[in-house]
Amino acid sequence: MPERNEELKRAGLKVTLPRVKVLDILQDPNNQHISAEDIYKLLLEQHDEIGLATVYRVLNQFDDAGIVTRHHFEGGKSVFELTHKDHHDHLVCLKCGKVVEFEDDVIESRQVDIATRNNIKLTNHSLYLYGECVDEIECETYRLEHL
Amino acid sequence: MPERNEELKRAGLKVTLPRVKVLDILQDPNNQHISAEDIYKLLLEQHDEIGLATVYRVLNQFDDAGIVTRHHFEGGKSVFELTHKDHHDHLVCLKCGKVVEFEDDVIESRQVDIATRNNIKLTNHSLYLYGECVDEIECETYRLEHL
DNA sequence: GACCTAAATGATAATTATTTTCAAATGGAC
DNA sequence: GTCCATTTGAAAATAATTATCATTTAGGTC
Ligand SMILES: [Mn+2]
Ligand SMILES: [Mn+2]
Ligand SMILES: [Zn+2]
Ligand SMILES: [Zn+2]
Repeated sequence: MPERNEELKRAGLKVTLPRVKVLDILQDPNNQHISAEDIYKLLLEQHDEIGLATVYRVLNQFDDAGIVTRHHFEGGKSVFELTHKDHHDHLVCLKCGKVVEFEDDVIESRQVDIATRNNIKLTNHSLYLYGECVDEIECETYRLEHL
Repeated sequence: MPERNEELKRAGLKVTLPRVKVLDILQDPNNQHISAEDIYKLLLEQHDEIGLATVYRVLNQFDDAGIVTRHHFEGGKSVFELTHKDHHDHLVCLKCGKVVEFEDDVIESRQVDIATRNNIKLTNHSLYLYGECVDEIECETYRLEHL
């Protein structure tokens, strides 16, 4: 009955406890752009004893089904986010880890032009901007609050 | 005396056989965007018995010194290229592995704007475009010729 | 050129992120 | 409830990269 169970069924996946729990974690706005390891830790904290291998497996299945999108931020593990939003790219502060989502139609359309001009059909792209918060206090505050 | 030795000295690195050989391989236009493993294989082929760990070490030193730039193309190991060109980004065919370099001033300046607007000072970015060659024959030919 | 020492190397072990294996558990169709 | 294909957990395997450490070497000094 819950919407999330429907989503699993639509993807041809049985409604199992690990899949439901992982999906719940991903749906929490607190957990945008979260790694498999961090999902695993949250599960332990809430006493859902789900194996790390299962977390990875479930995330890969979600990725295949288009339920989540995988990102490779600089120098780390993969992070995942639900695919329910419009396409967007990411701006990351390398000091505090803050992630800002953005969308830029001009950049998007130029990418297509560049590919076309080179006789390649664009299928996807990855764009990550890295920097440092201008407001150092805000940066440090954010860093401390997020592990 | 050779220019490449000067480059090593400028970087504060002793002129050693592994560093010279790796630099030579990187300077070969045939080897743009090459992985540590592939450099290691080329060294073996030309009977320079240099350890893989040393190749990685040397590449990291070159990276620190700004001699090479490291890239993380989708789904693979890191690849390296000499840093002597202007800044550019990459368009990759996922079928044949062809890499096209491009530069787009509009995209570049928009990136800065986006960061600024979000109160972050942009330090670097990574932009990779992925697609498939429109000309399938050319794509297949390229694929076969490159391993 | 021989000598010296800090720096560099190679072999191997260690690490990190992720995937595979496989026996045991379970979701859901009947 | 029964049954079986699917899923799971634990542990081993893999892949890329880094760390360790005994041995070698680059390059300054005499
Ligand atoms: Mn996002
Ligand atoms: Mn390049
Ligand atoms: Zn910050
Ligand atoms: Zn191609």
